[in-house]
Amino acid sequence: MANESNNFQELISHCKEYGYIFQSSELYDGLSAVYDYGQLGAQLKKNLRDAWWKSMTQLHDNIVGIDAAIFMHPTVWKASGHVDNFSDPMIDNKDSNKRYRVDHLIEAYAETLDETKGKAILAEMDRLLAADDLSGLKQLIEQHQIKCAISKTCNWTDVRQFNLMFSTQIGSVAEEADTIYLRPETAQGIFVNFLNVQKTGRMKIPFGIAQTGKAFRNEIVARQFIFRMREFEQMEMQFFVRPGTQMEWYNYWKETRKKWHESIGIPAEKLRFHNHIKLAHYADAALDIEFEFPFGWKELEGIHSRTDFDLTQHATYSKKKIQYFDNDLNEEGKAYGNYTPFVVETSVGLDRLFLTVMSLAYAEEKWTKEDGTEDSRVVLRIPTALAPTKLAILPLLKKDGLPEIARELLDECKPHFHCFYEEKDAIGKRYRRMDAIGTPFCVTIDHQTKEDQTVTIRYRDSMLQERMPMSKVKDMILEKIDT
RNA sequence: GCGGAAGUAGCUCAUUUGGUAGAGCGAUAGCCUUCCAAGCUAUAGGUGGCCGGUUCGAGCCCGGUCUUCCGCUCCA
Repeated sequence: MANESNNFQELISHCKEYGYIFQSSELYDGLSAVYDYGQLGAQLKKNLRDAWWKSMTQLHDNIVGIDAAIFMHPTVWKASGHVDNFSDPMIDNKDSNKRYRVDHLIEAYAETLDETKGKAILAEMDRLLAADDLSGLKQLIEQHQIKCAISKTCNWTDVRQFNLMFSTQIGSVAEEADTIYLRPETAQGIFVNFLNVQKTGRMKIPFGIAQTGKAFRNEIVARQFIFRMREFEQMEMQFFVRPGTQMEWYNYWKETRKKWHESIGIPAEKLRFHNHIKLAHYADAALDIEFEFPFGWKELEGIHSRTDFDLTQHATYSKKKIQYFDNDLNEEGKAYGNYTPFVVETSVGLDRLFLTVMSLAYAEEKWTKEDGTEDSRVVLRIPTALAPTKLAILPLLKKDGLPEIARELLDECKPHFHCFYEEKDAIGKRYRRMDAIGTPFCVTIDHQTKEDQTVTIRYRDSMLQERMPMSKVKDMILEKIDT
């Protein structure tokens, strides 16, 4: 375990050293739990996003993609339950270090009292909560000597308000401005556009709406590199189904999504399902697809059966009808008619997927060369289809016309995939640099190229090399990317 | 948030009663090189995370703060 932690440390260092991930605002000592993607990280992230987008929208003819705004009407978050469930006064017991939601703590205490006294204290709590009187809540707890269940002491911190949604103002005059939130999940942008997409796209149930984009959560503790960040990117698909069929689709997407992760190169044994026992307020079934990260099994993607909770809530709050008329015939030969669709959600963290790919790819290798000396390298075995740079073009020498030939190959290939050109330093050094950033193919141009138009291609994973006609390089790589 | 550890050049580190910072690798420019990093020359990079205190003098001692990692906690 200690060893694995060390590897994780090295992966983090490697990400920074080779331009994959930088800490946000590092120049100013950084901003906690916020990260920037560098020149290679941005490309890898885009490749992952593109792969997901293609698998969802292009390969499913009943799924379409949208791109909703990050800002949404404040009532959206009341309807979704985020305003109520995402901002709670909390209190910590200093002896047990256990944190409680203040209302849960007081309610539990009230239950131990007789009815009159219990109601009185709950009424007082409600009054204080409504008034946002945090110090009053603490007084109430101390006054009644409410104790921590673990430490049995009354040694409490101050009551603090934890709001997991970031807020800001819309409108340029601060006093008149409305508070709006940065979305804590992308899903609501899909729900509020359900009718727009269904009608304009003439979508028939079952169908899905996919979206990628940033979401924001003011996490109390956000750690483990890019695993839990305050600003992160989700790739979500909400699948709308006929009520009663949700478990069938839940199981379908559970399997489909796990297979997709395997298809991009994640070994099956590194993935597992984890069923939720305690369900969120909106769900009737939920599970995580977990990946074995260097720091343990953790959620990579969530599959949730969200029932009709969200659409019903938005119908209530907006006072608009959000229903679907289903012309398909049921067993009795009648149309299913009007109903509020049920929703099965697949939601994967793009940053977590990025970390998954990087942690699988990172390897430190040592071997003994033919002459008996030790050699080593650090290599990112990123699957070819995902690698930020596909091909490095390396003239063996920077003279004798070799760079000119190399440039010809570069010009031929660069419209099709990302290439890197380098003529400095010994060839072995250049190979090592390409290994470190995960470039799957290197091509060198030497004097023989001038005679027979062949080049040496060197493979990242095997370190083997072979000669091939320069004219076939582009198509060979295109073929490898496609598979 | 609590507890622990850490922060010196891009990276890895050194500077051992406090006396105004060095090395290797890397980078850049050039030379040399016909296939797996470490041949030669030159150059550039640090207000020692930041702020303050003690001191004649602080990278080193003290306080605060920021950031990161680990363990708890949290993660609808």
